[in-house]
Amino acid sequence: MAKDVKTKTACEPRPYHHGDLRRALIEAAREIVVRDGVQSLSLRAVAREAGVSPAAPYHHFKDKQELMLAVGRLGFEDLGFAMKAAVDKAGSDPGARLTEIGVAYVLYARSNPAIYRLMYDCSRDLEALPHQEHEKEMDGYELVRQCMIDVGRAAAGDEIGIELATIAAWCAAHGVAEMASFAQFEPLKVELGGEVNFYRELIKRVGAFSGR
Amino acid sequence: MAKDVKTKTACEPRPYHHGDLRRALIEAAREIVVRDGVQSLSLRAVAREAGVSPAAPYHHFKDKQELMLAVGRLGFEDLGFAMKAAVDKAGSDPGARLTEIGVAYVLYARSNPAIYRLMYDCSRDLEALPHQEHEKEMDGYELVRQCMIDVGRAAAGDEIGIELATIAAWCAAHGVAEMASFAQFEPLKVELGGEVNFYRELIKRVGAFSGR
DNA sequence: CAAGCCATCTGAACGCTGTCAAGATGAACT
DNA sequence: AGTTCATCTTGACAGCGTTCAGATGGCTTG
Repeated sequence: MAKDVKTKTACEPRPYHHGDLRRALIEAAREIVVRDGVQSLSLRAVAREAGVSPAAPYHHFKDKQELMLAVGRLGFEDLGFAMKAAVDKAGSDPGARLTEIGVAYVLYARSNPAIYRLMYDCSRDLEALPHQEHEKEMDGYELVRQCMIDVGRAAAGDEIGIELATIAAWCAAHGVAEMASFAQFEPLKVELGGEVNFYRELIKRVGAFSGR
Repeated sequence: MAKDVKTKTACEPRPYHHGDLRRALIEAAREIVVRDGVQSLSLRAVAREAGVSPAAPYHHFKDKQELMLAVGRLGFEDLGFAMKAAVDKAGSDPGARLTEIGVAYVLYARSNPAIYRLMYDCSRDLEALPHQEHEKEMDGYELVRQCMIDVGRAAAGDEIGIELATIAAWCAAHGVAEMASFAQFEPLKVELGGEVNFYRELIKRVGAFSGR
C-alpha cells in the first residue's frame, strides 16, 4: 500500500535512495493544507501521506517550520504568477493595471485561503533572510514597484518614496485579503453583486487614512 | 507555592467555590501570551499558572479557543481605548484625526504583538456572531466610521460608501500592522528616523491601488 | 441544624503531536 | 569486494487538548 508508483522516473536529479522524498513531502504537505486546513498540518500526517516514517522528514528539513517555509515559497511563486497575469491582461492604463494587481492579490488569497495563511504564518516570525532567499517570492513585489513608478505615485528618483508606496500597497492588499474572510461582510458582498466587486471596491478605496 | 494570595477579596461577585477562576484564567492566559508568545499558550500552562488542574478550565470554557476569544476581546477593548485616546489628542482637523487613529492602531499592534496576533488568530475562523457579541470590540470601528463621515470620504447618506470606506481603512491599518513586523523593513525605519515615523508615512500612503 | 443538590475542581487516561537517538539499509565509490 | 555515508525506521520522551468518573464543599431546602 505504501509502495508507490513513481519509483523510476530516473530523469530528475535523485540524490536519495528511495526517490525524491523532499519534493514528495512538500507536495504532501500542500495537499494536506489545501484539503484539511493549516491546523491539520502535522509533520506526522505529512510523513503518513508520503508513506514514510514520522522521523524521515528530519533528514530533509530541520524543523516543521522549515517544511512549511518550503510550501509557503511555492505559494509566493504562484501569487507572483497570478499578479503577472493580471497586469498583463489589464491594458495600458497605469491606474487600472495597479487596481487589477491588487484584485489579483486578494483573489489569490481568497481562493487559496489555507495556503495564503500558511505563507504568512510561517514567514512572519522569521529573522531577516539573506536577500537572495527572498528573490523568487518577491517577483510580485517588483511588479508593484514598477506600477508605482508608472503611475507616478512618487517623484522619479525618490527611491524612498517609491519603496514606501510599494510597501503601502502590499500592506493594503494584505489587509484586504485577510479581512475579506470575515463572515460579517457577507451582506455587503451580495449588495455589491459578488465577491470580486466587493474586493475591487475595497481596494480602490484603500486610500483611507491618507487624510485628503 | 500554588496557594495564592487573593483568597478573600469578598467584594466581587464570586459565584464559584474557589474564587473567581474564570477571570483568573483569562488573566493567566494573557500573561503567558505576553511573556512567552502565542505559540506557548496551552490550556495546561494556563491551568498551571492559575494553580488548578488541567481539566479545571473546562468548567468555564468549552474549548481552548473560547478562552482565547475571551483574551482577544480584552485586546479589542484596549485597542478601542488607544484609538479613542489618539483621536481625542489629535485636534480638530478631520484628516489629521484619521491619520492619528491609524497610527494608534498600528502602534497598539506593534507594542502588543502577541496579543494582536491572538486577537485575529482566534476570531478569524469564527462564524458570524450575533451582532451584539461584536459590540464592545467594535468601539474602534464606530470611531473610524465617524471619522470617515467627518472627512467627507463618502457622500452623506451613502451608507454603503461609508461602510466600504471604514472597512477599507480597517484593512489598511491591519495590513500595515502585520507587515510592519517583518524584519526586512528595519533599514527603512532607521532611514525615516524611527518606527513611528515609518508607520505614519506608510499609513498616509496606503492610498495605493486607488488608481489616481 | 441536617440532608441533599449541584456547580466546581481533581486524577487518570486516551490519542495525538514535535523531536531525538540509535540502529538498519542500500546506493555509490574505492 | 568492502567501506562509506546519506537515507530511512524503530522506539522512546515530554507535552498537548480533551474526556470522564469521582471527590469536594457551598447553597438551598426541609
